Amino acid sequence: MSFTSEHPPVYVTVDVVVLTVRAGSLQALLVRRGEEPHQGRLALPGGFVRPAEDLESAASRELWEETGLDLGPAHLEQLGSYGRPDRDPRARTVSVAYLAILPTSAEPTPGTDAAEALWLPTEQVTPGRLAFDHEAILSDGIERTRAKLEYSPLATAFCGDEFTIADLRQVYEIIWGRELDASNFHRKVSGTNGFIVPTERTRSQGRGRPAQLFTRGAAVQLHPAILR
Amino acid sequence: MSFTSEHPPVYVTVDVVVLTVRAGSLQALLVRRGEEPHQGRLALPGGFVRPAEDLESAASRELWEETGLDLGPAHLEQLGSYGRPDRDPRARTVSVAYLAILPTSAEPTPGTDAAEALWLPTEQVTPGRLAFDHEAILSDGIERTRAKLEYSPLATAFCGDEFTIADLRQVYEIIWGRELDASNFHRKVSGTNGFIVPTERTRSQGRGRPAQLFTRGAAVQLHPAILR
DNA sequence: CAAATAGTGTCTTTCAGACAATATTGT
DNA sequence: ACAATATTGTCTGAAAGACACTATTTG
Repeated sequence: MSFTSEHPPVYVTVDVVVLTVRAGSLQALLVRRGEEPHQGRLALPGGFVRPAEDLESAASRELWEETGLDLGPAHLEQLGSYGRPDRDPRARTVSVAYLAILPTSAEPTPGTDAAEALWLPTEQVTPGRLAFDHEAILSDGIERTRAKLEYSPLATAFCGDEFTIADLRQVYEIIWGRELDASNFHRKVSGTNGFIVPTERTRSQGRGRPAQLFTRGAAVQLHPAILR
Repeated sequence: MSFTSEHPPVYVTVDVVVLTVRAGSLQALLVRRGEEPHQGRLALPGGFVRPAEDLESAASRELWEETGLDLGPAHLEQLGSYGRPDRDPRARTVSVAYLAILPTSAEPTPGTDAAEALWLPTEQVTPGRLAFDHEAILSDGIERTRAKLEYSPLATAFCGDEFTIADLRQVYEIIWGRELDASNFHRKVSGTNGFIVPTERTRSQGRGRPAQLFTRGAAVQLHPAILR
């Protein structure tokens, strides 16, 4: 390959699908666009990759700049790249999309590049509501999340540092959109090596027996998996 | 986001990890580079994305131009993007990598951009033998393939249109690097709905009972999975 | 005590793995 | 007949799903 005028350069951006579980629904972090095209529409946080910057660093930086949210040790993985020639009317752009998971407590604050930053329940993302091809990117992020709950400990990334098995079950129920048997879920989760680590502490939900608190285990893959 | 000189453009390429099973090993399709940098080293087939071209089309086109292999209906999926700022000494490049699977019969012929095109057993890909970061990309492609054999019918993409259960088992054994019990494999594969479809025909391996021939089924996910 | 939530036990079915047994071919 | 490969059957253990039951708290 050669770098000649035969090969015009391309604008490369990163966009981040940030998901959390709150108020009983799966919610996505979105910003309101302050510029054309799609001014006033909602979009995924994201922006241009800088010359000497890694893709993952760019995703983390743009998220912080636009929403004030610091990923820190939170889950961040590459989702895929989106490069349909007509995806941006201004120029040829390729967007490298990332998927991030945050616990319920994270609160965005609008940044410099965006007029507004908010959590929106994913079921309220209707066709045409998001700018560019961000609806497809978000869908892919949600589908990836659904699949990874089965064989990875990703669900713990939606919880705080300490969580109950009921907290974890609610994450699965909301993301998979169906109820799970509490007793079978308890047995499976506590029997999967390295998934969760018991602490000495408990948490009371008001009435009812207090639940034991757990922290994330070291496992990267779940054996056996928590099948959908 | 805005298109100003603050956002220098980037060169976007596609690289393709093409895998096949032949001569008892998992082999990758590689081309010998005719130009600097890394002249004479082996590399993944790939090249620049054209202005009005989809990423997937670019992958398919570059593969054909450099190796003469036509993917046609063969398996092709996006693997991920690689954009470390120092991955190409000439300029900032981001490569969108694809994973393709071909049956044993495919034979490459060197194309215009490459001096040579060949199948190389993946165990012969030693550190430093490939150009750029292609070794990491290849590793990711192999790991993706290993994982997808479990829950998708990807293994059939390594076989011809008609194949025996022993053919399919050999694909699993070679890619996973361990032997599988032939009788249990037979029961699982033929019991997984939509994985393989029996034909009326059989094939004889010389001595021994002839094996029934099958074609690919319509399933996209395997239920139950063929666990590693 | 009643209600509510957490957690355990039991039973049935499905499936994986080990391995025996049968089927069908070439030599 | 014998060797080789394909295919089916049998047994055991792990794990899933349904659901009864026990445990521990608040009102």
